[in-house]
Amino acid sequence: MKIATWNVNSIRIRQEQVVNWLQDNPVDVLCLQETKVVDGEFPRSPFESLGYHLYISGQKSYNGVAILSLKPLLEVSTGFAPVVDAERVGDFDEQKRVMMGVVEDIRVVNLYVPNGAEVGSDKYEYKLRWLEVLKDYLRSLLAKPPHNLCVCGDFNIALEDRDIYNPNQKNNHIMASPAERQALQDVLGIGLADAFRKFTSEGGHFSWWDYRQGGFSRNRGWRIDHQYLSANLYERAKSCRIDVEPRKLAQPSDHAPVIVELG
DNA sequence: ATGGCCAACGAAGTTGGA
Repeated sequence: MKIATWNVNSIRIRQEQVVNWLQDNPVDVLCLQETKVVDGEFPRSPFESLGYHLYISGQKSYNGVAILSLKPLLEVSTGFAPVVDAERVGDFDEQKRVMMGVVEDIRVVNLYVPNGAEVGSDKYEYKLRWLEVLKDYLRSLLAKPPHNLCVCGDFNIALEDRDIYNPNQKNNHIMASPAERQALQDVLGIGLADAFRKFTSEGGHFSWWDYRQGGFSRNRGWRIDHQYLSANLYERAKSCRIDVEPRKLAQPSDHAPVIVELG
């Protein structure tokens, strides 16, 4: 089974590129982030024509997640609220950043972690609090059958220096600050491991490049899109790679898709 | 070459992204 994750930065702008990519890479499940469209205006038919079932949780202008799956998903839900206590969820579900579904014996979680703007800003504090709720959410899911979690998404965090093109002086940079890294490490501490790092240990592999200043052509990137697996799934992982090809196209997303293959 | 991104919204410039 192949499961992919891709922040497409507007599904309406990227629709054709995603369709073309799926034709070349017919993954079983594709998790999308930053769809940036209300559910009624999501371009469903091009993907349904490829045989995908669509599960979407969008909003106007910002955020928005969707899961495309060749097989129907079970137990589909959106937001933290179906899993986490209401007082803990607060207003976090107003932004559409979370959904999940079960396919075969795997629970796929699709996340768009808040960006955080600048270290110390209100949005930064929001990001850190959001990650605390995420930890509760995933811990509860791990306790539920089928117990196999594949957590995909744009995490907006580069966990280690080897995940950044130039890690110098990034200590106070958004996506690399110690508090963000610790918050994500705490999430992973419930029993999740990075699929990509099972196969690749060196630096220089990135999933996001800034549109500005020729970030991609100079490979000034960050690895912030991740697939985290529970222990049994981690053992079953056969490969995990970043496909940089779509980033080379005209009018690309600033993110590249990441694909994990599970046995 | 002296400034250099992209998308949504809405109809010009602001906001958000990362």
